[in-house]
Amino acid sequence: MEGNDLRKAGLKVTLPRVKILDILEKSGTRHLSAEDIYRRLVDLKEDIGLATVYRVLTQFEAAGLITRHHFADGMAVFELNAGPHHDHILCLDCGRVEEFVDSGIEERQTAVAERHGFAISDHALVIYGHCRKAQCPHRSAPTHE
Amino acid sequence: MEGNDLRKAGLKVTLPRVKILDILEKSGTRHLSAEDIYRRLVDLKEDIGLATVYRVLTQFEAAGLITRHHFADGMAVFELNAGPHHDHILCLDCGRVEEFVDSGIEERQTAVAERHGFAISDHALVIYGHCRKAQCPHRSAPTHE
DNA sequence: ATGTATGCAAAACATTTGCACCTGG
DNA sequence: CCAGGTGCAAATGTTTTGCATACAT
Repeated sequence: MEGNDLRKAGLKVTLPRVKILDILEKSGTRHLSAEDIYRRLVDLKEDIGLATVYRVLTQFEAAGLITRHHFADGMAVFELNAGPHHDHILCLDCGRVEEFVDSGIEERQTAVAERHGFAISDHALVIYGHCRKAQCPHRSAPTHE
Repeated sequence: MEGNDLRKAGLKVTLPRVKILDILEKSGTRHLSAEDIYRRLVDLKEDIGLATVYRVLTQFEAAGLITRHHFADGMAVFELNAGPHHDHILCLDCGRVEEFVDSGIEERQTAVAERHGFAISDHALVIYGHCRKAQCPHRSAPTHE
C-alpha cells in the first residue's frame, strides 16, 4: 500500500495523491507527462482535475519521489525515483526511452565539473537516435503514447 | 558580411534574418532565448515582431546554423553553431553557462548507443551545479540576462 | 512581377494560480 | 473541527498560426 510512501514523504494521504502515485508505479512506460496521467485518471473515471495533477507532481518532485525531465520537445515528463541514478537514450522514431548507467561517464562528469570550478549538483544526459528494432515502426510521432 | 552565411544556408537575405544572425554572432552570452533576441531588437529600434524572431530561429535551426536547447526550466535557448560539438555546464546560482568537450564521454556514449541497438543521432548533456566564483552572487535568477 | 517573408493580432499549448468548497487526521 | 487539499475557471508565459501587406530577386 503506497500510503506509506506518501506518509514517509511528509504528505497527507489523499485520494488524488494515492491514485497518481499508483499510476506512476503501475505504468508500463516509466516516463509520463502531466497530460498522460490526467488522461489515465479520466479513463479510470476519477474526478481529479489537471491542475491537481500538476500540483501533486510538483509536490512529489519536491519530496524526491519523482524526477522531472525535459526531453527535446520541451514538454515535461515525470519518472518515479526507483533505483539509483541513470541516464536516457531515446528513439526519435518510436519514442521508446531506455535507461543506462555508465560509470565512466559519471566519473568524467565529476572531473569536468571540478576542472570548471563547479560543485556538481545534478546532470541530464539524453542520447537521441534511431533504434533499429522490429518493434520500431519508423512512426513520426516523436515522444510518448 | 553575414549575408553569405544566409545564402549558403539557402535562405533569402532579409533584414530580420541579418539582424538576428548579427545578434547571435555578436552577443556576449552564447545562449539566448527568443525573448532575449526580441528585446535586443527593440533596443536597436528595429521594427521586428516576436513572431518573426521565432520563425527565423526555427529556419536557422532547420538550416543547421543554430541549435535549440532546453535547459532545466523548459524554455528554449538558441546557440550559434560555431566550432565543433560541445556540452554544457550551468550554474544554478548565477545562470552562467560554460562549454566543454570530453572525448571519453563522447566515446562512451557511442558505446552505450551500440549496446542498446541505437544509431546515435544526437545527444544533450547538461551538468547543473554551483560555481564557487567571486562573480557568482548566489542570485536566485536562474537562467539568463 | 511574384513568390516568399513579415507584422500584427489571435490562437494554441503547457503550466500556474485564485478562490470557494471539500476532506483527512 | 480546521489546516490543508482540491476542482474549476481564469490567468500566465511561451510558441505558433492566419492573413493582409511589404520586400527580395
